[in-house]
Amino acid sequence: MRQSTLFGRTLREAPAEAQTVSHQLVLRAALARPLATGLYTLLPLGYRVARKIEQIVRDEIDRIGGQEMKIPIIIPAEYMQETGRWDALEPNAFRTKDHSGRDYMIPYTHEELFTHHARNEVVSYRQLPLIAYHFQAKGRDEERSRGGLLRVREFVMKDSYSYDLDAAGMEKAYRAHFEAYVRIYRRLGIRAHAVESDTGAMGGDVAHEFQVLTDEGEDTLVFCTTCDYKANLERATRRLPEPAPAVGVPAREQIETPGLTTIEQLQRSLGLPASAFLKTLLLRTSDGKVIAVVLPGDRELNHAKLRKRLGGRAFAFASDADFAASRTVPGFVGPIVPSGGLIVDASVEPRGYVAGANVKDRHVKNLLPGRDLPSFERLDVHDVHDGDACPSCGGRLAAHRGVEVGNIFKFGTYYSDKMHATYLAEDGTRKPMYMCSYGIGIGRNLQTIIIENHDDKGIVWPISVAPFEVHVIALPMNDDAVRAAAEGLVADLESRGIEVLYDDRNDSAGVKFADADLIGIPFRVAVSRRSLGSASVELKARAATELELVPKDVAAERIVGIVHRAREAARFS
RNA sequence: CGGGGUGUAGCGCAGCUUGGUAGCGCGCAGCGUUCGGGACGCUGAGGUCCCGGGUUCGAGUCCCGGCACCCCGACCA
Repeated sequence: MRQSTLFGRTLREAPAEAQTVSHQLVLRAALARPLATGLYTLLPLGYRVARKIEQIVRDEIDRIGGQEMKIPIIIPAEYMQETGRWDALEPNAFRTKDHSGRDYMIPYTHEELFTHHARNEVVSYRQLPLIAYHFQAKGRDEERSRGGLLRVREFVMKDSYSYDLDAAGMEKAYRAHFEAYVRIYRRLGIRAHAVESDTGAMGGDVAHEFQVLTDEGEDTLVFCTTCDYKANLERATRRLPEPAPAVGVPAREQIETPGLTTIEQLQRSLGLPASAFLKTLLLRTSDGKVIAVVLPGDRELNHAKLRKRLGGRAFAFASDADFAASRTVPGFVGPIVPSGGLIVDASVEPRGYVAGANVKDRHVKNLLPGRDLPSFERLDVHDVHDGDACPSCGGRLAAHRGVEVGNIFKFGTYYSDKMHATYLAEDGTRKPMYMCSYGIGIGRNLQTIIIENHDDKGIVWPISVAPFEVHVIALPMNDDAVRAAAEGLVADLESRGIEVLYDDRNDSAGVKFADADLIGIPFRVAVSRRSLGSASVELKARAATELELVPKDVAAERIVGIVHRAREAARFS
């Protein structure tokens, strides 16, 4: 490929919209261009990388028996209606109608569609197990896309789906995918950690996310510093300290707290730590109930956990009318039992607390949960903090930021039941298929590879996904001998199956070297007047600092050998 | 959807306070000189100053209303 004809220009300066390094590099290296919020066009360089990522994913999913197919990018509503996800609010979906008014969606995931085909094609136990997958665009009308390709509204995902006879078969398929993902990330050159995750809008119960640790990430994760416990904050729990037995807590009594509506104000005024207080949140659920949630003053409500405990119902803060109906006052809410019930977080201890009195400018002290609280449900709905105790071993938990580069969900018969995906078993009975689904976002992985593989000059692509393998630079282009030598080398390398980007532009050495560093092709070969003076070319690995002079006559041979070794190392690393 | 910020040439920005011929750097085109780490000279092209309305003799600048984008919070590959 001649660089002079490459579609897409590198940028000296990053557009102001790009705030993170990886986003800036995606734009500066001419990998992608924004088309609208959360919509990106992949330029030829970026598309070459995306195809290589896809090929690695394909290779590994095929290896565990996956069969690639393709479901349309736009689907009729009826399949999503079968599971109720047509009406689900999260995530926001792109919807449209056809000429006759029929509803369609650009689906945000394809469980229903694969399951539909599975129930039609699979009639007998003899046809299971099955793994099918495709690479297809997903539509998610995110309210806020950000970070370049990390979070967009339309993206290609490899999503695979396994269908099995029973739970044991499903476990096997899940484990096979887990191991395939480990191999995929290793080949992509990123360090992904499998963490326990919440299943969110996907349904089902067990799930893992593959997370790459980086400050550019938007997920919060907690890892145990002692054992291998790793979990998304949305799911993470902690070992609660042994509560001290409550003895001699005096009877509760009201205290005057004029204008003190926040824990912070109360702390300052009463000189007590945040943990000495209880805070009560009044929430309205999507089915119209009002619930109260009691947490220690030093803990935050974990929305994902609460939502799961509520059976997936959404919730929002209560309205003024809800406060009035529940006979309490904003800022002075204490434990009460509204229409939807009272939930007390598991970390609330059996000791005396200060809590709201449900009366303006009043709190109560010496409120002892077991003694003074009305009937309640005790659930774990609080956020875990950095430094908390590991639920598994009691060690210290540490918080990290991460990018989710893939996930795997174990659904069991969740979708099969709703969609009547059954098979005829050996004993003549009809049984539901056991299902899992597994996703990897291609664009997000592309940018995450950059996060993990760059320096202050640009990208340092792993050879497994690099847009080209060798970057040949002619210096200067107007020297006939240089040009002839460079073009001879390029032709030689290409004829031996090496992917070469040839910088034939009539630019200065500085421009060419800077662009080579920016684009980050693994091996750079400079053919110059100077190098030809010693009948050689200069070879430099992007990741290395040292140069090597290679005799011109054996250059192609040597470079082919080096590239082949690098390819092999990347495949089996 | 809440809070903050920004919209001026392909990119980065100044000009707006105090209304009066739209600027700078990079990039781009032509010619010449250069040629190993973002070269130099000369010449040149390129703008509905986000959109709409208002005030004014006159609006990039002031006022009102939209829209878009970015960042921070609630949701997910």
